[in-house]
Amino acid sequence: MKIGYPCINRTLECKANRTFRLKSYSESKLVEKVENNLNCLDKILKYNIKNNILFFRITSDIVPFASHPICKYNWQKNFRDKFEKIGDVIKNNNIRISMHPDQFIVLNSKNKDVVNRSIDELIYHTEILDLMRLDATAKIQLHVGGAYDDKEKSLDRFVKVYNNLNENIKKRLVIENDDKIFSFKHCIYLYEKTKVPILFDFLHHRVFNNGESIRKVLELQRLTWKKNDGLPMVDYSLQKPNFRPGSHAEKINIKDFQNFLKITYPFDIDIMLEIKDKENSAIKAIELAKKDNRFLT
DNA sequence: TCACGTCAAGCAGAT
DNA sequence: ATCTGCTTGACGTGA
Repeated sequence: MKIGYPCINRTLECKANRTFRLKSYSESKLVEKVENNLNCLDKILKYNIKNNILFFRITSDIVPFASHPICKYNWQKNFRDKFEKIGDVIKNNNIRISMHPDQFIVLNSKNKDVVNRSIDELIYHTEILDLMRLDATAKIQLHVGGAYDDKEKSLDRFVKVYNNLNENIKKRLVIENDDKIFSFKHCIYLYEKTKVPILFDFLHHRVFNNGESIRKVLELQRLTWKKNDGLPMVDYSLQKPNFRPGSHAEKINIKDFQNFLKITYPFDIDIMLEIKDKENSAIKAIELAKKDNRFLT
């Protein structure tokens, strides 16, 4: 079991998601931002290692506009060494990595351009992880997409597009249940058609489910991850009181997390804490897991 | 230095 | 029709 947090560290001064406006695009600006982002990613990883945080989601903003036609710069070649060095830090310290392309990536869109641009984004995410020379345990997590008032057709479109993706993408892509359109059950349907592993989002499931117990979900989920995929990943969050269902809490709630550890026992999973105060909650969660005698490696 | 309008991209649901 | 949220607020112009 590993426990981690996504994208941003609130203790360190630097940010690995610096970007800029398309209007002010220039190659020098791109280079400046990528340099900043990679240096900061390196600092965050070292902070995490010091604090025994061995799971981290890398922001999609590492290389701004990477999949946009405006970008002609060969960042893959020119930053290869830096990517490799960061990859070495990750591998030498046995860190688990994920990425989460944002909401604009819709593989089952009815619009062919959207699908093509989405695939370009997946290629970009894949390139980042490949440049770091990470194995297939480094995952790219994606929601299934839009429903367009006909979920069955949407799911079938997803299957068709997925089957035509190249193996480099497929070996990293996992799908996640969302909080209003495609539940865990829909993900199982897609797994049966495509063998795509399922990343289980605990809060989304609380908001939108088909009555399955957590134990049942974890049993099913485990079957969707092959040995090469590493431990199943689970996103954990907590409802922010008095906000719309699914909104993320500001900080960890000890009782709720202890309960989560209890109901997920004895499944060995890697837990991504989607909580606003990031590394602070991760550090607390790791302490709680240790107290609970969970095996943290 | 700071306020604040705006930012590459899709979709659903609320207002 | 327009706004908001989503994994995450930050950019950058103008005063």
